[in-house]
Amino acid sequence: MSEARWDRSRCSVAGTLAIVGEKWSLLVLREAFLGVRRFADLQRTLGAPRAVLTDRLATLVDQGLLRRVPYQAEGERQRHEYRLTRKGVDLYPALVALMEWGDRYLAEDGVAPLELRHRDCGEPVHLALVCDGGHRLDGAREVRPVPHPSVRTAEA
Amino acid sequence: MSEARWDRSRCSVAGTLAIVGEKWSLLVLREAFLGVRRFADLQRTLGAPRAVLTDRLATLVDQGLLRRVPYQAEGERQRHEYRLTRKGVDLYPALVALMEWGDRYLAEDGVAPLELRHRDCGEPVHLALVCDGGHRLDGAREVRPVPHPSVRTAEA
DNA sequence: TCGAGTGAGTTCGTCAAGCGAACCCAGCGT
DNA sequence: ACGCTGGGTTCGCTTGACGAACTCACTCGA
Repeated sequence: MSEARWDRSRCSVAGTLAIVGEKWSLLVLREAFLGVRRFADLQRTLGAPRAVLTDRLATLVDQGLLRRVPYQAEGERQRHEYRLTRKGVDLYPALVALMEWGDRYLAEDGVAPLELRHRDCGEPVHLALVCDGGHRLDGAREVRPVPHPSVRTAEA
Repeated sequence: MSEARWDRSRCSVAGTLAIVGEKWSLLVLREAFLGVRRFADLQRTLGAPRAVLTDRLATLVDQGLLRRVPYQAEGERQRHEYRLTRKGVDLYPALVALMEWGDRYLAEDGVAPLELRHRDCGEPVHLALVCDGGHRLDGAREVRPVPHPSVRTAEA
């Protein structure tokens, strides 16, 4: 259990969840990755309450995962759309990971509702754990977590 | 926007979040990956309210991500500990993804609090997007999402 | 110029979920 | 018999999610 002794308070998982862990946040990002950018479209595809959606968009914007970009459809007044920033795009692997798990364990007929393909070669895409030594790992068992020295807590 | 037209109701991301998206669930799993198995240890390292923790553990158990295993420390009565099942272990990439994002954007001094190393070769481990053609992708832009035919919605 | 329509957002009342503290209960050692 | 301890429940309170109704800014057609 010694491996468990490190400071959780600055854990990156917790930190990330503090930003995108509220209800709907990750689903908003999913839609963003699918190209949905307008409030009304988000509201319709997600079915989230308007007030919640407003709030989630606001926090995603001021956390820098989305940015509001003005646009003007013809015959309409100027509005804003929400676009992924680099910071937002970088959450893609997390969404893919959640999706792959769902595909494996939740898909009804073993058929994934949405498939990801390499834009260049058309082959299916998935996540892999790799190391700098060039090995491809098979799962969590092959990983050893190492707390950074500066954040080890004192042993009891 | 055509790419956005598919049935969200069976989206794997949403499905997965329905299981592990509540507060604390993913953090419980993080602890599990670090080897924490007992209720009291979870409660202490997480700081979650007991009632919530009880509830999260119960749902994780009956969703099959954890299993209760009886154990008996000497001089104590028999108790249960919570261990990851295969289904639970398979969520590892999702946690790693969240962690990597947090390491990149949240780490104070650019120093990740916890490092993952390959147990065999000791090299740092990370997630990568790869395709069956053997290419390593650089991010979401190189991916094309393809709704499975059976779940396309009718065009409006 | 007026009035209806629409996208985006706020407000409101209700209901569910998270919270800390207190309480409970089984089985162990003394 | 008693108290301790790990795991869990109960309780009141606060926070958050919810859907419906309301607002506001702007465009269009009349």
